[in-house]
Amino acid sequence: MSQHSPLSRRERQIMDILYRLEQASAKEVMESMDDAPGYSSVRTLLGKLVEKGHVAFRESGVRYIYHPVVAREKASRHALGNLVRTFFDDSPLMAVNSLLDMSMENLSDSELEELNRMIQAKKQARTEEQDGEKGDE
Amino acid sequence: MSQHSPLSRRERQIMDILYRLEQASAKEVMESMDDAPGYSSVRTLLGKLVEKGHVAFRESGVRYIYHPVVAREKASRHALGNLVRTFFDDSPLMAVNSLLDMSMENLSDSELEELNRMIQAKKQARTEEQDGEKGDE
DNA sequence: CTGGCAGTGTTAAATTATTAACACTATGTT
DNA sequence: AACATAGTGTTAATAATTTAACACTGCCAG
Repeated sequence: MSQHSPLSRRERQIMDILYRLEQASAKEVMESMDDAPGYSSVRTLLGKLVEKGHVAFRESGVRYIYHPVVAREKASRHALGNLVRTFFDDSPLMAVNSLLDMSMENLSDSELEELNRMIQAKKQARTEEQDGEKGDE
Repeated sequence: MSQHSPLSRRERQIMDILYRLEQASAKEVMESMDDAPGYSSVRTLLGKLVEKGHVAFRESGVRYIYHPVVAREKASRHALGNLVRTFFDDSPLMAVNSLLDMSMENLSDSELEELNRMIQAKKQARTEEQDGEKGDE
């Protein structure tokens, strides 16, 4: 019951927009597509996504605001996992490496240092966690 | 001339397999799909991908070995970029964070330390690079 | 109160994608 | 030589996607 059905191109495009914007009305979705079809078509797609359980909406006054059903973070992990599997031989570190390479220009020294601290913290947390367990492996 | 045409689901599936395996014969591609269609269909798809310029092949003796036209690394950067844009507000650091979180269990301390060293090295390299150039952006 | 916007549901037509059959070629093995 | 394997090209039927029209509802602003 995990994965409903494979998304078509348009459906995926709309899901991406919803993840990017977190939420959006049909009109906003349409405006976020550079090759948008008509309003009616966007609504049909949105309706299909709701039917399939990928998208939900809440009423905000008179209009409907759509949002993904699966939380952004969960979806992002899934997507990252796939990507690592496809392009990085299942090695997250290689992915991190690539990610850093492609964004070095936009990262400040202090951000990099913070990243180092982050890694230390994670290492620490992990060690403490294993402390309370058997040395399984 | 950058993007040819949007890939269909099957086409994307095959591209992913080719990136994962680096290269493969039609038969290997077929065997890598858990919901594979017939051999004939796989070849048709492969042919379409060749036509569209996404895939090329070389002859290895009697058989053809297919491989993606765009190098794995380049494609991976593209995919990472999209993912970061969609799920991490364009912040590579957030993506790195998530990547580390989801794989902490599988990373050894020494790997993490190596990552730290890697970051230092990158920082260093970046600094030196800017050193030798004019502030020409 | 009337027009327009934003929504609903249904339906249909056109386009793409998917699958695969058929006929044929070349090579390496038994 | 004959067969199996792996390729080629063409063609076609089916399935899915995509687009959008049509009819109708409710609300808000002018």
